[in-house]
Amino acid sequence: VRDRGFCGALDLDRPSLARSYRSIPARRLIYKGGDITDDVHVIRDGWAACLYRLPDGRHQILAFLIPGDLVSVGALFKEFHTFSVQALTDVAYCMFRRAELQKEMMGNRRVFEKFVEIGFAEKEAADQAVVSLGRRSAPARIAHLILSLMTRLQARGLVGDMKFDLPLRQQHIADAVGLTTVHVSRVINKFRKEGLLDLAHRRVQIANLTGLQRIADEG
Amino acid sequence: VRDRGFCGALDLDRPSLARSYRSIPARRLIYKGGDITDDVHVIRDGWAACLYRLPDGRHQILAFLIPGDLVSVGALFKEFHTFSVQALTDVAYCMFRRAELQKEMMGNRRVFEKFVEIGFAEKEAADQAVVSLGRRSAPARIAHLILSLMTRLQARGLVGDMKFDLPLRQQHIADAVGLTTVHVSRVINKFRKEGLLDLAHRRVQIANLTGLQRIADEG
DNA sequence: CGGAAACTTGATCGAATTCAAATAAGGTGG
DNA sequence: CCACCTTATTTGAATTCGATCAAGTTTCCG
Repeated sequence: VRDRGFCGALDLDRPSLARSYRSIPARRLIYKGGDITDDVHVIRDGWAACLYRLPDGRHQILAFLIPGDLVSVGALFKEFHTFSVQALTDVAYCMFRRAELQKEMMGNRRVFEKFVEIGFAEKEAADQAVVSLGRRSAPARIAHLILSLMTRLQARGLVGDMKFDLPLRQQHIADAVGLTTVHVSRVINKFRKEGLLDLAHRRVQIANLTGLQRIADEG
Repeated sequence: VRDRGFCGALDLDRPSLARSYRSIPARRLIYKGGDITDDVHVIRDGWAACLYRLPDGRHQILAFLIPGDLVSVGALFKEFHTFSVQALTDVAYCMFRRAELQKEMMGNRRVFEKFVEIGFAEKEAADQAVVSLGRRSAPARIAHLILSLMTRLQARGLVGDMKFDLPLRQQHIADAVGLTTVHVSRVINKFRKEGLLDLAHRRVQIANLTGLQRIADEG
């Protein structure tokens, strides 16, 4: 797999800005909510999630991060976040210094616009999540999530022939769409039985795209 | 009530930038999702909401806009939104031209940082909404909404003695927290009976702040 | 191969929805 | 200011979707 640290969402042409490279095993926190830091993280390989921890131990996943993703443009301007970032698989990532990235951004119109674009994509995704959680049924939420992940993975060339790696536990899906793992399991099995998709061994195969889209939009 | 068109969230010191002033009655759309426009709207008086319309006629409110609020920093860079903006009460608003506001922003460090700050506040609010809708009970969501509105209104000096105007129909609350009006009514009445708040004639009185906060955090 | 984590399945429960009707609040023209 | 009509809110009963509880089963890894 080629290095997506600079060419993914971020698309910088100054790799020398990267301050350090790291790897971290699945489940470990890459960043703990509230901690003050000068670092801006970019995922190079593996999956991670931005998540909010409720006082009682429950979680809500705010975003999934795939290879090439900047953790959040917020990191460019703020020295801490309210959410944590957790590795879902083993993750390779790199870090930039906020100040340097900020200078790069302010001095280069193209980079500036790239960050603006990423920021709005984040806002757009958050708004869509609100719509899903607020007004869509469980099957619709799950279908939506899978389709939106496919779209993002496609943009990174990570989807082939309606198949792609989806290294999420059902717990992660549940924490993203506001359901329990038990119910996620039931819904996915229903999808399977209805011939909509095949999900096994951390891989999905979309078997009936329009069927899935119908469920995503009308539930 | 003094004019908050320039001094509210936006805090520009160049009122001359405003292109035009308008008024619009309750229920009317200020902006229709998908329409292309050069205008950036700022609410001067009254309440409005950013909302997403589902194909089947249901709504999800993404944000409430109170006097002084910019509709969305997204308007500074994009020529359309996916959401609509609807007046919830009679609304007075003004419009800027995107290009002019953008120039003002790029030429003035303070204004730039103000927009960055507003943008992150929007993202933060969206993330909090995701957490609420995904993982909190109906009472917790409603309590959260009311408390967060109070905080925002306080910042604009619109709260006195734990009382403030809340010109929302229960339908608006329902569309914001992902419930039905029937259930919103039941929950609010429970709050009333438990002596947590008093809500009547478009005005709220918080009777037991810590009690409400407890419900907001543990539901 | 063995143990732990993840997933599945069934039974039961409960929060919120739906349906339906009654009451209250607003707004308008007379 | 009142009668009337519309829009909101409240309340009750029945229903449903998804949660919870409790085993099983499968998968994953060392």
